[in-house]
Amino acid sequence: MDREQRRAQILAIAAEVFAEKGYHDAKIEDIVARAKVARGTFYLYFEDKRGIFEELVSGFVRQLAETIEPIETVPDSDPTRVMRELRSNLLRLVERFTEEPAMAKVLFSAAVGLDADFDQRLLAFYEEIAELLERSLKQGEEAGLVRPGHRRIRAFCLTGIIKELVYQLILRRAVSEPAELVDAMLDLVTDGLFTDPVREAVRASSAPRATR
Amino acid sequence: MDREQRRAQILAIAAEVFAEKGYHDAKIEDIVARAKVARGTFYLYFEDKRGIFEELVSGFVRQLAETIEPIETVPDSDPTRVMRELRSNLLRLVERFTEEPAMAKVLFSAAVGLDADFDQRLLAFYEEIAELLERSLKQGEEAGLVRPGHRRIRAFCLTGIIKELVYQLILRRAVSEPAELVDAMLDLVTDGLFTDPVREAVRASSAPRATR
Amino acid sequence: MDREQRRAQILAIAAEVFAEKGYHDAKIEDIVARAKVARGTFYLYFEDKRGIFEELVSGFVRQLAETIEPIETVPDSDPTRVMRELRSNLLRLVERFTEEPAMAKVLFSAAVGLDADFDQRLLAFYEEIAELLERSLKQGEEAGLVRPGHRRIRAFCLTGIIKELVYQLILRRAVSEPAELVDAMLDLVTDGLFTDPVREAVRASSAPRATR
Amino acid sequence: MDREQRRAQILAIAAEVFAEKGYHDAKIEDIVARAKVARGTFYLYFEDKRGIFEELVSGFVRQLAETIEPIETVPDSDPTRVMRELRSNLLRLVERFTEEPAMAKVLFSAAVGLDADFDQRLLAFYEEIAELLERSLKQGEEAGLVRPGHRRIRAFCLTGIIKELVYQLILRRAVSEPAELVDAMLDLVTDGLFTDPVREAVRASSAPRATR
DNA sequence: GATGAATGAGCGTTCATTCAT
DNA sequence: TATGAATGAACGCTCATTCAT
Repeated sequence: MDREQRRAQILAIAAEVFAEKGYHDAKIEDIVARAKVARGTFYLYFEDKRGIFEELVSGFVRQLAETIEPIETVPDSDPTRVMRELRSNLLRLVERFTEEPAMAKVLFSAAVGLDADFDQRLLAFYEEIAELLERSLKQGEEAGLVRPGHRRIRAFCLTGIIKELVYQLILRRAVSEPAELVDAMLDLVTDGLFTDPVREAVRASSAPRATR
Repeated sequence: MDREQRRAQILAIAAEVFAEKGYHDAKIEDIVARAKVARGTFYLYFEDKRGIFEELVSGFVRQLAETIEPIETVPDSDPTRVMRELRSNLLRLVERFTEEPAMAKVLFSAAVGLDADFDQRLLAFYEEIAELLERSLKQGEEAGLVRPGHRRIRAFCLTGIIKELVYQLILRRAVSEPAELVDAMLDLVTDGLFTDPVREAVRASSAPRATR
Repeated sequence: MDREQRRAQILAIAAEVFAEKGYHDAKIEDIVARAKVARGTFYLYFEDKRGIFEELVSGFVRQLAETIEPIETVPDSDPTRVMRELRSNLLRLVERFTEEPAMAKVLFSAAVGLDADFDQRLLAFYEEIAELLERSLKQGEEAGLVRPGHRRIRAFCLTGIIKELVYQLILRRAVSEPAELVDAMLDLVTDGLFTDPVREAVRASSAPRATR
Repeated sequence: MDREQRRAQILAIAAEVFAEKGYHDAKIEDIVARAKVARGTFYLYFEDKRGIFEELVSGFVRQLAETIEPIETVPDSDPTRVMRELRSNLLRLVERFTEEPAMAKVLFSAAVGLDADFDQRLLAFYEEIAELLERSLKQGEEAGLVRPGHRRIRAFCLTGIIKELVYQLILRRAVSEPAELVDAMLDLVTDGLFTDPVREAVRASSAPRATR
């Protein structure tokens, strides 16, 4: 087993251990024992415990980012194509998580609240996603696909939906299939929750409040 | 300062410290130093570090639960009233978080990934919320207010939206006012993201895919 | 309840607690809780934990010492009277222990191995007993009642017998009645363990080894 | 120094420290300082403080048990041989203690009154010894070597004699040689303490008391 | 490179004792 | 005199990291 393989093996095992036990309950001892290497060997490949954890998280974050394909939304885009591409982006993203359940658990559990420093980095990561979504919403508005609205808040709403669905998909076994998840979610953000009469009523009652 | 006040003081300071540093980086020393009491005094009021943390989290969770008022949705409910009550529930909830930013941070950060045991409890808490939402969606459907759809997934989507908005509202200073947050979110779940042409197109294209 | 009564009450309770838990596992808290006084009150009556323990032990040791009545063994003493007095001394001693089982437990358990200093004091106490026994054996020899022999070692043997019998009488519930204990013990030290043929044989075989 | 040596070294030093200071006053720091290893090293070899102490005691108890060789006492045994074997058993036992004075001190001092649990174990150990002695006395009686009598009490008397002699032999430097100890003790249990006239008198006076 | 024994800083917790009321 | 809240020194134990072999 050459150097890169050994490194990758330890990395993969560390992901499992962090996923199972969380950052603090995962001991270097647990990792090396499962990898069947000596304690010292670990430090030949990784700077320290924090180092391997950051590498794990940032590597997974990079993978997630690569999963997303930009969607072109020029003014006269075909709405059907845009929706199709959006759907497949979401599907690939959700599937990325289901393919790496350990890393999903690490990202949503072990990496949260680790310390002030790490929290900042996670926040920055979600900020990037939110900004990508914001830009997409802007393009969508400009292309006449998206109803105008508070883009930043919407961006966070969408982030929240995805995070929670994946969180539930991973942490419990069940919920449902990625495709079902994505379709239900798209249904929600496409048509909203309510029936037309409700919508009418809401619109009528909020009209006097003027345009916000 | 009587017994209850002293207890409350230490509890409040512990919330701050846990919020700032996370569970593991928060040392008992930090708490007692900031409370200007001796190490031993801490243990007069709380079982141990884990104990005060659990009390903090479960107390806050209880407060949150009390914030939510049940909404009656009999078949001929007035949609306007329902929406108004929904909005004020959400508003009170979000305000509860903004009034206790430290606890919000603790709940969303420090309490996550603490250990397998605590994760289970958090999951159970979110499960309860999801079940409440599911029941509400069911009543809404039966009252003709809510479009039929996958209620469980929708419940998680809504949970995710609220969590993420509060998370962003707290962890960064910015985003915006609770009311603006709630309104933007309600706008999203009411009318959806897209313009009517897109909706039409989606409906048309997905129709042949048969009934899903 | 006047000062002396209160003091005596705490002392008695402390004896129980020390007996049940041993010196280190007995907490001041245990004592004051059972005595229904405040922590601070304890220190109004006793210097410190060590202080009350020492008082307890030395008080009991004094009681034990007072139990023993000197036996007059002038050259022509009536052996029957001497044996009767010896027996009643032993009986009173053993009964003293059974009347104060808590203090017996303290003396034989809690007070042992407490620290180098306390061990010295216990040793000194047993030394005193041994010296008393030694003097008695000397008088007994001079009065022609006791076979000549290594008096110091014999003194320790006798001490050991008494200690062990009481230890067993107290720490287990059973064994038997004080009188039975004392009689069996007196039987042993009077006639020895073995039958006459054995004694003859031993004497015969050890004779060539010269006078010991 | 290989693993077993290091372990043995720490064990031996711990015995010394426990012997000198007692269980509670012996700090892990004392042990590691004297062994010239780091605090952590201690925990590589032993579970915890209680663990090393129990290992020490149970190891020594096992050694003691192995010291004793069974004595065959068939009906026509040669009394001289039996006494010789008894004497050498006792001598080996006493020498075992003198060879390991630290462990003797631990067994008789530090291990006593440690807590309710440990006390039970010590009691069980002495119970075993008493049972061995009881069985021996029974065989001795059946072989016509031992005068009939209360075997259980006698067993405890003998245990007490041995304990006290060793206790005194170890805790003070003095007393005397193992051989002298054993011989004086055997002399006592063989012929008893008293001269023949006393024995006669006792027998005469207690006769009317009838058979007990 | 690989090993695993050794290190030691660090932390949660206990509890005898004090002292303001 | 009595109280009991407050104190803080002390200690057992953990575990990430180092380093001699």
